[in-house]
Amino acid sequence: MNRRNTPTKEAVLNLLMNSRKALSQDAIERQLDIEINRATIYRVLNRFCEDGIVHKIVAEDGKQYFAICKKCENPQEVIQHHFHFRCLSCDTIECLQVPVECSVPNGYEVQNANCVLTGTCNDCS
Amino acid sequence: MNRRNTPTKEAVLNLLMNSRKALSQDAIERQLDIEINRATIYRVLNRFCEDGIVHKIVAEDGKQYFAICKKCENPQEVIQHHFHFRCLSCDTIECLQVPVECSVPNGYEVQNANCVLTGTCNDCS
DNA sequence: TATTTTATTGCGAATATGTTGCAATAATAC
DNA sequence: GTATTATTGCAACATATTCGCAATAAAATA
Repeated sequence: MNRRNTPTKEAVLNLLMNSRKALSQDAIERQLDIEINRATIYRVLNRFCEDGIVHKIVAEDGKQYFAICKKCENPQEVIQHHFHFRCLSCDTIECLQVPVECSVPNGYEVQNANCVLTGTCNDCS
Repeated sequence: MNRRNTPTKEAVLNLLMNSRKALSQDAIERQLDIEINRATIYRVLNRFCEDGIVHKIVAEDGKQYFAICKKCENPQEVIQHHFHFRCLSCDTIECLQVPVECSVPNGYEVQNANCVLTGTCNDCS
């Protein structure tokens, strides 16, 4: 299944790359200049996830948020699981440069992590 | 708004107390002997959350799961934010006795944490 | 005990998020 | 330029959660 370049993919990717935040489907739809169908946005985002370009966070509100994968100060570094911060005041989600280090009990095997802290961010405090 | 004791509340609370896992609304509905309306279960659970008897976890599947608050070896100890583990094999969520310790950047204030690790639990590995 | 107050419940409908099938479109390979 | 098939838009679907409202039933009161 070869990928094709389309205006849609490009627009979504640009938006994510220029955003300091993780974005939900509806935020993306709102912020885009061009009009893109809801289902298409989800499909584009899920494809980005499959390709490892983007990662998905599920917040306390049960919604999916998407963020570009390499945004740390050290872009070469392989992205590992990190904490996310959701500001209740400005209602945004961002990646923290804090890796999730958690010792699980014996016999447990961690494949993925979805960690979101909620509160007030620096801009809003 | 005073609380009243009802068979419904009691049944849900007993179920949660006897369960080693965090339960979703539909799991609760399935496991209950008596029949309770969906909306009612949600309302009971949300009231428990308000009262601090139960805490809510939102998993990667976007669903809400509920667990009794004091289940650690040290029941007197005030419950702090802890990790949860979701086993993809047996599809259950449980509280880990691992506190979430995360140093957030200056100016950030953490009010809540929703941390779920996914993978294979001890029973299934 | 009988009556009143109002928290709780059940029902149906509404809302929201995310996915899927299908036909039409368009990017890429030839 | 033509063929192949990934991508898109649309509508419909699935599921989770909430809400309004009338009926019920705990708890308080007389």
